[in-house]
Amino acid sequence: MRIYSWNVNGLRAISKKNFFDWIRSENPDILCVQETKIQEATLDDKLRNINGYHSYFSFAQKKGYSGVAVYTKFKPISVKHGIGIPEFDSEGRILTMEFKDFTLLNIYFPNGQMSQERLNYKMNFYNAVLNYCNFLVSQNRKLVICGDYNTAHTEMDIKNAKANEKNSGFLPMERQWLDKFIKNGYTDTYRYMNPQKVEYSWWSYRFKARERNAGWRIDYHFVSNNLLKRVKKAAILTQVTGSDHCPILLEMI
DNA sequence: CGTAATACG
Repeated sequence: MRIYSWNVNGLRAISKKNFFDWIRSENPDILCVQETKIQEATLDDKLRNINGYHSYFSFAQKKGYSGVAVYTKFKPISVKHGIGIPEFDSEGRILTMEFKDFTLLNIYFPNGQMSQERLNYKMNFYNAVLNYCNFLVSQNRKLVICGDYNTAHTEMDIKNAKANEKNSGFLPMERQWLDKFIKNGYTDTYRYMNPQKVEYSWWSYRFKARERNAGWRIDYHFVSNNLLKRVKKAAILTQVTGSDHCPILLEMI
């Protein structure tokens, strides 16, 4: 079972680049994408119906903004949009789907760089997701929580730690939320499987950041610890281009 | 710098 997560930075844009070829060669069992930047009205058949996959989309109300989707070979038992909180659900950031032996959450966490207001929104979103995950685990669900968390956890997870400690994405309070998430019984599968490895999943399009490898690891597959024994491999596909993020992989037995 | 709409990341 191979679950991929990829912030594609515009589904229409990447579909004109390497998206379909990449799916054919990588053959994901489940593919979670973030920042689809698409609405129901602009979603064409080619993106909705990919051979061999069921597809599910959550849209933001704002045009060309946010949005997540899941392509899955296995038909989910149930699909839920959002978490029942209107201020978070209006931005198309969360899809939850229940499979036979685990529950998948595909989440595009807010970016907090625009303003103090958006940083507050991001922190409130983080806390709402933690409560939601804890509720699901209390119902004996086993969770894979993947997506773009928009925060690098430790100094290992960012090229220029010192220069970014006052920037949203590497603020102490954002990093401390990831600590809190872990303390609540969730595991960053990449760090669990690769304790010493330094790789990133996102590079700014500006300042030739990717060629300089001035990156951040902000995309994660977390699992609730009741699922940890099934984790076989976690990786970052740093060679894949087409977006400012690269795909990440979780392999489970 | 890039996507997609003229804002946001």
